[in-house]
Amino acid sequence: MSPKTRIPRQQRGIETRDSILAAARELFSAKGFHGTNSKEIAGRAGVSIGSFYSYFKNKKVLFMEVFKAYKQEQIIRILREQNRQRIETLGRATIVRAIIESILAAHDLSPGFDREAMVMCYADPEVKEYHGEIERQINAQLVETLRQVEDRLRVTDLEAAAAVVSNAVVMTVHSIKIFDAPLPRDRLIDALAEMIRRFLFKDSEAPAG
Amino acid sequence: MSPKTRIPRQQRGIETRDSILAAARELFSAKGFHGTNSKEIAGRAGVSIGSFYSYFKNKKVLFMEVFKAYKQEQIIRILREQNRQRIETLGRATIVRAIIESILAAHDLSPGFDREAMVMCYADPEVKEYHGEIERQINAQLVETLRQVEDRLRVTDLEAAAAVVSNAVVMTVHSIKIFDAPLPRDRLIDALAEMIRRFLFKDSEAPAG
Amino acid sequence: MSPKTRIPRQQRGIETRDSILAAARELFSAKGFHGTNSKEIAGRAGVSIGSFYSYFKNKKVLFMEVFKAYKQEQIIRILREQNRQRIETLGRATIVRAIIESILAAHDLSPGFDREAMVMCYADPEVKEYHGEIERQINAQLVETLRQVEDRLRVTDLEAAAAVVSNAVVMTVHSIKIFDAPLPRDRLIDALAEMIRRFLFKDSEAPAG
Amino acid sequence: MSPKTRIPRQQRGIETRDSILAAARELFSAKGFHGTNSKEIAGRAGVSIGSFYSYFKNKKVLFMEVFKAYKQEQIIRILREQNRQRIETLGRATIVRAIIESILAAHDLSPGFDREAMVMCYADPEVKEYHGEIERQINAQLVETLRQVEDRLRVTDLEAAAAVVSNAVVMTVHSIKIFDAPLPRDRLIDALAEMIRRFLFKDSEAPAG
DNA sequence: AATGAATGAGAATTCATTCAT
DNA sequence: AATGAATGAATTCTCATTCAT
Repeated sequence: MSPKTRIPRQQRGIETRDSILAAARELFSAKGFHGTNSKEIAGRAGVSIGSFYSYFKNKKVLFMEVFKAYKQEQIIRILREQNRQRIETLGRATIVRAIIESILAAHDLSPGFDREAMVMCYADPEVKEYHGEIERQINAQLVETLRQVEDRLRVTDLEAAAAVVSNAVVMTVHSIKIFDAPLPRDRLIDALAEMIRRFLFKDSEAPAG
Repeated sequence: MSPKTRIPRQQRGIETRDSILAAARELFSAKGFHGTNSKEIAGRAGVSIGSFYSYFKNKKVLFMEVFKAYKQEQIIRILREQNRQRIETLGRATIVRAIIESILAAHDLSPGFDREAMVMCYADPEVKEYHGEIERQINAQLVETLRQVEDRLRVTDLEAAAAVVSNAVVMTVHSIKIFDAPLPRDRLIDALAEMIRRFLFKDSEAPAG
Repeated sequence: MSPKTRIPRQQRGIETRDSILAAARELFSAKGFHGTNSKEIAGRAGVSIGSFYSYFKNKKVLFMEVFKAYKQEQIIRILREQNRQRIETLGRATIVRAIIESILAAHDLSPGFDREAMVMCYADPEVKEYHGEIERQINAQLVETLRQVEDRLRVTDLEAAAAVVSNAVVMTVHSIKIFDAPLPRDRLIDALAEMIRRFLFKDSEAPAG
Repeated sequence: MSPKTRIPRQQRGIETRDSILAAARELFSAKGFHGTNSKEIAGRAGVSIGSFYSYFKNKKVLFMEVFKAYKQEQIIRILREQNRQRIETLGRATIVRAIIESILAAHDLSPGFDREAMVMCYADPEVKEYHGEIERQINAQLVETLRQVEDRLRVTDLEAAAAVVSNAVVMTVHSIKIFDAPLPRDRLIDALAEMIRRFLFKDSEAPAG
């Protein structure tokens, strides 16, 4: 049972496939999924449409691949940022900053694609589904992070806390990066950080840095 | 120079126009902007495409109208909810609940269209622009609300606070209504409320209801 | 529930639809179903492809319409020929000739389309199905015709007789009209007529004309 | 000037070529000429498309080869069946049965391909041409057979008789095997046999088996 | 004013065939 | 000789929009 789409066995094939993925990501970022057609993607990848369709069943499947790769890169960034330092040695504010920064960093990966990723999350059930899985992983990681400093926390429902914190961060990041928030970025991030800190941590802690 | 699209002055014309708007809203909600075509809208509105195009320059313009009307309904709901009671007479928790409820109510208006509204916010600059204006109004209103209890607040940058609070609420509402959050709604709302309360208010207040 | 394809309400629409049907029949006759594309059909009908697809869901559906109309014309011709005279007043040979001629006439309607009709009968289940229904009607009519002279017949299983007679005629007609039989038409028709006469009728009859 | 397509001289090459022919026959049978693509054929034959095209100039040429081989097998079967016994020793009914059986047997070879063979006979001039040649051979053989019992025959134009008899048989076989005739096979075959017997043979003969 | 017929650019996709490795 | 990557013309079909009646 041979697959309908080609699985490259030769170096050349792998390169072609990758160039399509790269071209697609650029174009989806710039012009959106609906604003980009397959001919254009093939053209920018320096490839014929024939090749396009021998590597990807259709534009949607290609999008899913780009999307998944993007989400994987995002999650890697987030995990890397959150695991950079021994969390339990850090002060509250630093921990909160680290959480925010990790998400900020993930959204700096490719702001254009990030925007289109959201479009598709809201528009397409399959994309939404995958997005949900990633969210769950990110939240699980955040729960893990919080558990390491559990004795300093005031919140008890760590899962719910992780979820609302991450919602707050993500939406604020989008408001800054995508929606041109009318307030300066720093005021928003400061407010965000303060909100999260007060929510999560007990007050007793010495005003750490 | 007469305008290209008709401005109905008679009762009949206004009804036709409204039926198109209603049909469009239903279809955009169910199938999205790209998934709905003008013939379908006209058909559901019980109108010929000829008429359709004499009332609306094109599909995008129609969407904008539907979108604007929707956002106006949303903002009315939010303001109404937040002004229902004399805010300064309420306890902290009640105020926070009122804020959350007002936004929840706004998103209950039409969950389907709400979803598509987000799609278009992320996808289309013009929609994004209008969305931004509404956000600003909502945040201004929230600032106003907060100012009424300013002496009980711990936050000082009310504008930034309003922005992050509203981000947190909106994203959490979406995670519940649109993204099928894996946690039960109540745990999320409780966590959200607690986060907002601790962020905004001084601790000293008696544990009010 | 509006149908997907347009049902013409205006005179113009009916003319357009008919011109597409006519163009399709010509082109299918000349170049076959697979050898003709929708653009070509639209072009010959003097119509845009847009119109083409608003009247016919796709090429296959159009073919079916042309095919059905053609088969109806055929069956009308066959019935008309067989009912032209009071059958019981005719001699054996005349009856047989009338049967053969009726089928010959039906295949003279449009030899090109007749050929393509056979292609599709063998190739496509839906076409085969409809073909089968028509065959059944033709055979039923032949049975009816035979029953009018039943006392002069030697065959008893009229249905089977009608079927094999009509098979013999049809294939011989095809061998003449489509397959360029190496023998002159008259020798084939004479042999065919003799075969049918001897099969169906008792010998006792005076050598009628 | 070497031929464009390879003529295999080694065992390996011959096997490859045969496997392509076999795969093509199966696929053409199941999905038709137009419904089968070259990649699929190559795939089923366990061969690269590169190889495919080094053995066969194109898909049509491959079809012709499969078709010719099929027709050869058919003709062999027919001849073998008709020559199985010394014809002049048989009774009329047996002879007729033998003729019918020989053609039935030929169409049992591969009903699926038989169908597609007819499609292409009607659709393609080159196929039609070859089909005609085979028909002529079959009819010549039938004439030969009949000549062996010429004194018992009533027909004089043996060539025309052979042609119409074979037409009757073939179409009836198709109506049974391909077109799902509404009558049971046996009634059709009985009627067919009777028709042919009465046509060909003098009545005087003793009711032989 | 209303209707719905007509348009045609443009999008997705397929597949026979070639050719570099 | 064999492979399978690459090609791109060709085809089907959609849909926003215009315009004659």
